[in-house]
Amino acid sequence: MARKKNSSAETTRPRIREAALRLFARHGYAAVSMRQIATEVGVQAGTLYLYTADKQTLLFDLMQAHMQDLLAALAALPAQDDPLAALEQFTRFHLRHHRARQDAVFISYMELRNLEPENFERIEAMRRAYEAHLAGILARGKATGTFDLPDAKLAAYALIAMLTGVTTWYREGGPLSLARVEDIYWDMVQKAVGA
Amino acid sequence: MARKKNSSAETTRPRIREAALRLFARHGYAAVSMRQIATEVGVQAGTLYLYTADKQTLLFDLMQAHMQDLLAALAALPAQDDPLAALEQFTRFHLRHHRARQDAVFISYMELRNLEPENFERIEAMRRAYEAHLAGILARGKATGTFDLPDAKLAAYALIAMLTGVTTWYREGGPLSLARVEDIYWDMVQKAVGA
DNA sequence: GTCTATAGCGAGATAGAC
DNA sequence: GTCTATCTCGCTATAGAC
Repeated sequence: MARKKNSSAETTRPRIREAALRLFARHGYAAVSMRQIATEVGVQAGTLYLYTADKQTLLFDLMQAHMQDLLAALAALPAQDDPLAALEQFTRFHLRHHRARQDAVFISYMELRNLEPENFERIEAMRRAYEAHLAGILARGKATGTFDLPDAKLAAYALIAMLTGVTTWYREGGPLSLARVEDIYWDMVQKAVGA
Repeated sequence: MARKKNSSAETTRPRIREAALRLFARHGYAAVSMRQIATEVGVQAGTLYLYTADKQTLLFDLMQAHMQDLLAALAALPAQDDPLAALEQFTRFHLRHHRARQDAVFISYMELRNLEPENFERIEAMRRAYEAHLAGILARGKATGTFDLPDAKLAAYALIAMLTGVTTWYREGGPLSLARVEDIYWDMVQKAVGA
């Protein structure tokens, strides 16, 4: 008897994605059951399969959406001829974007190993494209003498790791404002590349 | 009395730890079954419980051993009065130590969320002690004017994230030797703190 | 579109033979 | 010290009612 009428499929889909994102980030993909996700959304476990083929596809869709979002936001930034300006723009963009999406960032790094090979390759390719963008800025700056660094690609890895690390310790309401954190990181980035 | 022990018992314990470390790092704690670990070792699942109380304890023991190993190795380094020398020593030590223990490093960061609260606190305390060591070097260097940085604690977070990142991309047999990678990172670290 | 119910499986952990 | 056998539980995914 008593089944929920009047529920909107329009809102159930995003609610499933939000619940899965939060739970996967908090406990890990393998540790979260479809039942937990359903409970969080307020539906029965079987209902989830109206919206996703299976658990793996749900994970992949979350990661793919995150990476597409990231690359689209990067592409939407205004072009910068000056390597130093481009690096500052990238630094601040990366910090802001990642900080605002801690759960998705965490999952997209952490759950790579839980993707089936084909899905893994597709996500990895997008991640490489993002890294290549920064490496390109650094290589240009190195060529023009704006930067002084031994290896542009390695520096790109190092800087991205440094910047992404902010998601592991920064908490809203702490002693430092996000703007201040941005300035401090930009100061270190700038120096690290010998600008 | 001194009844002679079965010879394989001496080797089974470390073999369990090695198998668990490798499998947890590769697939994640929650995704690995006790049966898989047992198969890897070449024993039956029930045999594992001769060596560990349960799966959670096995994870905690691996992480605790890793952190104790890290702190002991850090404490064994020769004292350095000069902040710059201390920073270089720390940088090279961190890279070498983490690079040689990729699986344990990965687990100790990734599986924190799968620890029960009490176990989590104990591991976190050791991680904070390690961070505090670097923050101390930076604060001393800032006080003496050797370094130019806005925030020693934040810089410690940033540098550790940057250095630990090497474990995600460095592969033996790649184009760069570990010594070369060390030199490149040390170059960036040095510049980043305004030395 | 969501529910109840369940099939089918594999998990963690334990008991007792050898 | 290790094995076989098993208990009990919770999981993913599906079927069919409403």
